[in-house]
This record gives sequence, structure tokens and C-alpha cells, in this order.
Amino acid sequence: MTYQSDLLRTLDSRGYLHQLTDATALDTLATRQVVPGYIGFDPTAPSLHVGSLVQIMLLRRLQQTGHKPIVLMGGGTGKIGDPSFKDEARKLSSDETIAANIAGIQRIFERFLSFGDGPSDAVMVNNAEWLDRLEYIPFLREVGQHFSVNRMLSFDSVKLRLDREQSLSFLEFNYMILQGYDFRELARRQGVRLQMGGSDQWGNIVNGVELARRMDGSEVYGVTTPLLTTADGQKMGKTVAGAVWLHEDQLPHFDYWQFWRNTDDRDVGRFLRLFTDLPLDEIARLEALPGAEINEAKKVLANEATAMCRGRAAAEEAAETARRTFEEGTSGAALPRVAVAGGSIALVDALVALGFAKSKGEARRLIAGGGARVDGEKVTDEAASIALGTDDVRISSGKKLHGLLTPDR
RNA sequence: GGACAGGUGGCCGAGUGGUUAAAGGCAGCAGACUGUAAAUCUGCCCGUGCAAGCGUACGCUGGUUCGAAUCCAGCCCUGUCCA
Repeated sequence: MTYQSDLLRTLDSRGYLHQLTDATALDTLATRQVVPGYIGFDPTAPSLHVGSLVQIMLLRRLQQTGHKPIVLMGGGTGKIGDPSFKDEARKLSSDETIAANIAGIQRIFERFLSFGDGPSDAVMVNNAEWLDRLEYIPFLREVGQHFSVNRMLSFDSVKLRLDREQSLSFLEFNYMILQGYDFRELARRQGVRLQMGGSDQWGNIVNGVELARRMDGSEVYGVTTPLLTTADGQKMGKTVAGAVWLHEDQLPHFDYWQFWRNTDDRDVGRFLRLFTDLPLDEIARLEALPGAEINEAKKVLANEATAMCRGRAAAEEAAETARRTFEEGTSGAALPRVAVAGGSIALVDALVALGFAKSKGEARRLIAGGGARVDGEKVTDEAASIALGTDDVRISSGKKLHGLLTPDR
């Protein structure tokens, strides 16, 4: 369908829409007023990784089209853990951990959203504010009566777990009730009209929509994004080094840039639309590049995505390092470095020190398999030692990972 | 509380006394081919050690045995059914 509102037109054309509870009504609403919309995030880690980036970008689009993004931190629900599509119960987090995680996550959002007091400025709220104070009996009477267990059991998030004969504790079973209640509370307190989330959140979102209607008679809406997988069917956000964290404390700028640079051909257009602010006609041109020229589009993707998250300077440095490393075969400034004292180091130790191998044994296997190079020369002697003069020595693991040994004088 | 089934390496899953650091698959790493892509083929894939080896590992604790992931006992956890 064609949408009237900037909001839905943008979301639709850039590939964010999977399901909507009431597209027409939401579309109309968005043409008439500033729509406060939220997405919930569990503060179960001190940072967020690329897996959350679609949701973050969704809030950014909301703000870009004149509406108000609200970041809901699940300080209360985080104490329970979302059971959706998880195989096993999450570990419960302590209050201190949760508070620290929230602080870590906030600094990431500040890069994607503009916070403040204005009508379309972003705000961050914590559902512990209302959830921690709930009293069991009143809650059951007011909220519990609106939930049918029969229905909750039919939700995929629960059903799949039960079908696989895995345990689902009552604690976790309550997650969807609390999340529905969040929506209703935010609607009441802040006039929130929209909840967004990944497709796995559909059931939770619908619960909230219905709860708000039943308790307060208010109309609120839900939008989910498609589950983001790479073209070869993998969940997005893993690289050689593990999760692709958004904050540089967990992942260097260069690695972040490389993550985007290594995007599958088939994903380039989709990712450009989702993760950059480039205009659609420009993206259409880039994704149509034939054959190896598509690499130009990947560079643009890497530059833009890195600039948004890490800053333009970081993106440029990463791009320059990548150009020198991969196109010239020399070294760039953003490569990881390890200082070596004493003028020499065993190759296995160097590989471990640079993080290219988790253990000496792994480093040895890498060398034996022909994957290790010193200054571009393949080395197959597991016992090789590297002598350092005055210059940096470049160590490579495979084609992708490069690092420098710097003499420590 | 009772009956039954089960708990194996990051995941799935074989294995019912020695030749089992544990088949196979997935994921991951490397090589070849390429375009820092995909697909395909090949090798690697607990730690330590140049190596022989040593250490650790099949829910936990103890036992039987020359020898246990495999047998026995108790406990913990999960599922199904019953109360």
C-alpha cells in the first residue's frame, strides 16, 4: 500500500516493515501529530551489538521523520529475561550490573539519536520505575484478568519452547505480561502510541496493544521489522572476533569498518537502506554495480555505517588503513599493534598477542596450515622466531587479519 | 510426593567396560579458486609441549574394576504422565 505519512513511507521504502497492527490508522496518525514511539532493550550486556542496530536505526528514522523516539530500558524486565526464542533460561542479573549496563547502552544511543526536552527529542526511560513497585495482588486483578493463558500458550515465543520440551519457568512466562504492561504504562504516562521491535516481539507487542485498549480504551500501534539475516542465512552480527559491538571499547573502529566491508554481495543494497542515511536513488545506483564493482558499494556502506556509529574521522582512518592493507599490501595506522621488547618474539606468541589465535596450539595449527605470514611472506615453520630491527613487522593471519609488531625500545 | 525418560565438546547428536580426546553434522579457522563476496573442494578444530607425553573433559559426589562417558549408590537438574 502507499502511505501518506513520511514515517511509514520511509520505513516501507527502506525495508523496515514486517508486520503492522493497523497500518492505515497509524499512517493517518503520523500525518497529524508527533508520534511518540518506543523500542525496548534488555540491559543484559554493557553494550549493544549489530544485532540491535536495526532497532536503533528504527528509532533514528522515527526521529528523522519528525516523531519522538523513546528508548525503553528493561531494568525491570531485565531481571526476568525475555524467553522468546531462547533455548534456555537467561541468567538473572543483579541491580548493579543492570545499572552499569544501562549507562553503557546510553552512550551508544547518543550517537544515533538526539536527546533532549524538545517535542521530537529522544528520551530514555527505565521500566523498573513502574515494574519494581508493582504489588502482586492488585497487579493480578488489574492486569492479569486481561490475559488468557490459552492464548499466551499459543504464542510462538512460548509454543516453540514447549514444543521442544524445554523448561519455561513461570517467571519467564510473565515476561510478556510485563512487556504488555510497559506499553500501557508508557501510553498512559508519556502518550506513547507506537511500539516497534523485531519480528520476534510481535506477540509481546500485540499483547500491549490489546492491554492498552482493554484497560484504558486507548489506541496504540505496533510495528515489527523483518528478522535480519545475512543472505547465506546466518544471524547478523558475528565476525571472526565474535560479536560486532557498537562501542569501540569492545570492537576497534577498523574491525567495525571491516565488518561492513565484508558484507555479502546480496546484502549490500538492503544494508545500505537500513543502516545508512544515503538517499534511495543513490543506493539504487550503488547496488546495481555489476560484478566486482559492487565492492565500491561495500566501501560506501562501510564508510557510512562506521561514520554514523564511530564518527567520520574513525571511518576515514579505517578506510585508509584498509586501502593500504588490502590494495597496496602495505600497512595502515589503524591495524592492531603489539610492542615487542627484547628484539625478537616467537611467531606463535606474536599471533596470540595480536589476538589472531586463542592459544599457542591454535597459532601453531594456523602456521602449519599455511595461514600465517610475516611481512607478506608465508611462514610454515611452527618454531619460527621474528627478529625486529627498527621497523614494524607485519603479521598476517589469513587474508583478513593483519597486525603490526613494533619494536619496544 | 509417585512412575517413566533423559542430562555427552560452542550447538545438535552417536557412543552401554579397554583400541574413546569421544563417530557424524552445524558453526568457526586456514588453504585453493576469487573481488577483502558467494558457492565448491581440502586441511584444522580442549589446553600445554618441538615431541614422546602430561593435564583436563561426557550433570554432581562417592563406589566397583587393572581399566568407567559406559556398571552401582546417593544427590542435583530437565521433560512426560499421575497425585
